[in-house]
Amino acid sequence: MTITRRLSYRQDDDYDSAVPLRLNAAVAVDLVVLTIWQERLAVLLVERGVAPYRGGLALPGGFVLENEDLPAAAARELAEETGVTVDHVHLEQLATYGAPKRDPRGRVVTTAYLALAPTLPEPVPGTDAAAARLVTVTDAMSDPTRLAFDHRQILADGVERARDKLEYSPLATAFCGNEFTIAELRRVYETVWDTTLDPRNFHRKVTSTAGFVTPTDRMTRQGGRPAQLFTRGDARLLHPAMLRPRAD
Amino acid sequence: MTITRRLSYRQDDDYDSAVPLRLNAAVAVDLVVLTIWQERLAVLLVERGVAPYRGGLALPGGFVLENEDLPAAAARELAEETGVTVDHVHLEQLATYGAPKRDPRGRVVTTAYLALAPTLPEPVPGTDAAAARLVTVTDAMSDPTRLAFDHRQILADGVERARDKLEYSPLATAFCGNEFTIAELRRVYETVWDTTLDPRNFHRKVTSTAGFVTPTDRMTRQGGRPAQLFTRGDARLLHPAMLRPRAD
DNA sequence: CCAAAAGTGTTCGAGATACACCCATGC
DNA sequence: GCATGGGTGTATCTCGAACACTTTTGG
Repeated sequence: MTITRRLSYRQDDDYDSAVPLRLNAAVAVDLVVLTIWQERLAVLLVERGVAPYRGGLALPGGFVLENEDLPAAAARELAEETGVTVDHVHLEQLATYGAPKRDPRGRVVTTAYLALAPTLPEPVPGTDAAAARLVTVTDAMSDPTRLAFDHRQILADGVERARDKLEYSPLATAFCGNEFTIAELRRVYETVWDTTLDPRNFHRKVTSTAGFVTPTDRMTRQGGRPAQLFTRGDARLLHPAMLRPRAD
Repeated sequence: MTITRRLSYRQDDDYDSAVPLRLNAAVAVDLVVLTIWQERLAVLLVERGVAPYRGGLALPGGFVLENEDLPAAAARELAEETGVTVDHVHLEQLATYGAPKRDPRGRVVTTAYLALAPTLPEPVPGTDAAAARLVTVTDAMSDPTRLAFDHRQILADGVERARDKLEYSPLATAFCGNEFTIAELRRVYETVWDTTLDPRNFHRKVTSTAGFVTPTDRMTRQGGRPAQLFTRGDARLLHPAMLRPRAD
């Protein structure tokens, strides 16, 4: 199925006389997959094997298929690049980028998705995931030319979104495994926000915020005193929010 | 310029063998223009003169042009539909919708933009704006079939975004004129949130939150005691936030 | 018994809430 | 002088910030 020149749309039929101007573009999805790696916030990147930006790093992504919805395309790319199914990963739409020259080969409109994942499984050789690797966000952002296309901007937007969402949503648990301790959860906040938090106040706040985490009767067994294990709660919004320390 | 079958993209050159599946779609922008009208939250809608959904209501919007960026397309549509230039209106990207069957005529991917405007000027006859009219959000959402395409969902997303943003950003001022009183600003919050707020506490909170509003030395002259006029401040985020009353 | 990590109690201050009154104009 | 709408003061409570000690395991 293709869109014909005669396709009309809403009120603006007056555009029919200027049809050559109407945009028909390739549609892609790109993924900002964030995870905690080596105690740092890291992003999944692929090394480009072909021009343009050959040898450079890029966000994983690809074209949307006919008869495929955008969220489905994002989930498919995620599975292809990481081998991880959507069930274990938080996936949400981030933003859409469509500047005319953002891809030197032609007009491509891309919708970026933000994924937050626990530590990822090792790349599987022979799959797309083999080309993928983790890079700390600091490294990825250090050089303005490190990332291909406008992916530096997309990554910046994704990181900012993630930082904001930790405040008012229970999304930090998406970085943890199925069961986690309060201290692990705290280290997620500290890593993503790049601050330190008071362990005492953090513990009280998390356990007293309804629906954030659910206690289990299991405990950890390593190091010092055993810690209680928790699972994700059912809240979608935190009341009260976990306020991020602000530089005043 | 068109995207050829041979166009390659990142790692997934393996798709070249499956090129017929790759999506090439029309790209559109749609606008959720919210304003305060008759003491209610209202949205700008256009009546469709052509099939499909002929006679139904739809969000204003149209196709992106070749060599046009998405924000530029949104600004252009806004000017065409309302006669208002972007300077006086807050405009931000909302989300992108690309379900295969969302437009019965073919594959159209649309990026929705959210606009918050002070009371709009009267529609200008002979322009696109003549077809536009304001409808309260309550009315627009009342009947699931009232809006064409997936515009009911887009509107719902836009209203939710606006409600959230009033909490932690100074965006409520976008609904006011250049100069406004604290009481006017309070009525914006009350209208968008559909609650009532304590005038005393509201006044103190707004005037003590740094960068929210800037006092002028002008006053209103009507009715009772003259009220001081304010202009928008320069803050982009509110500290502390204006917390919305929650139903517990 | 000592190291390592987890969990708890208390105080203090800022901000949210609730409520009653005085102020400045038009008529 | 009264109706209309604007602005201020004060008490109380909840929540976030700061801070020191006890608990439970492994070796």
